[in-house]
Amino acid sequence: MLPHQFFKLLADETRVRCLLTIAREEKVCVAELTHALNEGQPKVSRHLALLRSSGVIVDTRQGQWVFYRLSDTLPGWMRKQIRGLVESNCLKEEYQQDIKRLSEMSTRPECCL
Amino acid sequence: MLPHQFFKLLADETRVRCLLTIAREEKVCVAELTHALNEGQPKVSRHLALLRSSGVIVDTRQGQWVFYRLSDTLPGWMRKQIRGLVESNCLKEEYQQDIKRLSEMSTRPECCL
DNA sequence: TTAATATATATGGATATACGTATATAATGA
DNA sequence: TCATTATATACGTATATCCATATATATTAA
Repeated sequence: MLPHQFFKLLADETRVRCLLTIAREEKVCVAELTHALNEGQPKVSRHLALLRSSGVIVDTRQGQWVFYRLSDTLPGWMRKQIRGLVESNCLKEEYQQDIKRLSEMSTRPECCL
Repeated sequence: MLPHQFFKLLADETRVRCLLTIAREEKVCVAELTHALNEGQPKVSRHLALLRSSGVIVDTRQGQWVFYRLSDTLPGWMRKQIRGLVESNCLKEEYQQDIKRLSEMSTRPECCL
């Protein structure tokens, strides 16, 4: 994948937040993501589908739940860009809400306990 | 600037190539860029205008020429992403043509000698 | 089999983006 | 002043993107 194609994937706020959450949590299900981002399920699924069809994330079904994680065949430079973002201090504030909502998820589905 | 806004700037191949060239050369004029990228002048100018109006690059006029360089007030995480790209080995091949064309620029304008 | 839950996709419409061509502006030099 | 060179912008069009709503699929459990 060429750089601009990778960056096009990151050019949408929902996808950045999905990717940051997935990278941080290693493995999350769609229900967790919709809760963490506080966005509708079809919207989150649509963006996950884009990331998946581009090979950046992979899905595994476990019962009724579908989990996403980063592909383990990502080229080094992509992995580096993602890691850079996750570790970036100046972004900690921007999307801290997502982390918080996820950790405070009250009715967390069975799958995630 | 939020991450997805920055990445939207990088979501176009012409802009990525402009930015990579600018980052590598420190300072380039539009004529050099159009030659290096082998693209039309209005196209290059249009994309430079976008990068400029977003504050990622700055322009300085010297006579008839306008030079572009990275803004020196870029937040650390942006600078890091750009540096990561420039240093990425796996990209060396992709845009090596741009470097080559620039170095072989035969009728290099006065400004660039 | 039916109901419920989790997730995915399809559809239509609004908005954004990129392009090529034409033209405008700015600086230089005759 | 006029011509030339360097760069920027405007315009119309084609395409892409995003969203919300509705619906489809898959799994589980009763």
